[in-house]
Amino acid sequence: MGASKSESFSEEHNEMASLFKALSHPARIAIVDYLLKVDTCICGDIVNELPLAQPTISQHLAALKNANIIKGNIEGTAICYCINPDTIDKIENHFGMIRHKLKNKCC
Amino acid sequence: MGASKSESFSEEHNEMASLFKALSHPARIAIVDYLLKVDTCICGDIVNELPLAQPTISQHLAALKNANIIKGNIEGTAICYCINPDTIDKIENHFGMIRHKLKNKCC
DNA sequence: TTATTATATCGTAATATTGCAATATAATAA
DNA sequence: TTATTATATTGCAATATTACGATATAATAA
Repeated sequence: MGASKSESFSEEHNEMASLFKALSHPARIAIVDYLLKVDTCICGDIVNELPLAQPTISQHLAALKNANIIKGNIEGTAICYCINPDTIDKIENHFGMIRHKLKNKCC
Repeated sequence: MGASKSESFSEEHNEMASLFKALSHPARIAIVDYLLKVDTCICGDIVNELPLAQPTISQHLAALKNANIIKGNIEGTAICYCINPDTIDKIENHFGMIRHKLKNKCC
């Protein structure tokens, strides 16, 4: 054993878990934060911004892109990444649901 | 290598990443969902609800409790777990910040 | 064409997570 | 006291993640 028994859980639960997993590393939080800070969409400056090697940043970007948290647009030789607001919405809605269900409950 | 270089990132980034990591497994999402569904705080019924062994559930509960996403109250022999609304607030605020920074941006 | 630049992929080592059987602990019940 | 019940911990195997050097790919520039 050791593998996550994802088949045992609902698609919705797996999907939310995947989104959170994509955000479960400080480097990826920092990348999202950086993309929010810079006005224009940015590509490889992230490598200069964070203390990680280029292949490592590339991996983290792929994880974020795979989860649809960021989008990448090819611009000549470079690739400009930016936040995908639709996925932010999806996560916000999840917490909206939680907030709604939490109403009138305590323990 | 292989260990996450968490020392290289800000406390805030590490804290958010830890919260998301606690939510990055479908079983833990399912536990949160279940705690939201039942009216009263529940303890070991989660073991009957999910297709995982008792020690595994206990581990997942510990992960959620460690991240302050749930609280546990001792009631006799049992322990009643429930959602910690303060941590839900913290995560919601994070996305509120993202939403705010996303205003007037596109790529 | 041959650089150059930007990013992705491969291969691999270090570490972390997941899951469970077995066992321990802790509180009540008999 | 000795069960019983509920939960936690230990130990370990299987798998996943993280990080990076080396290398590959892809687009432009000279």
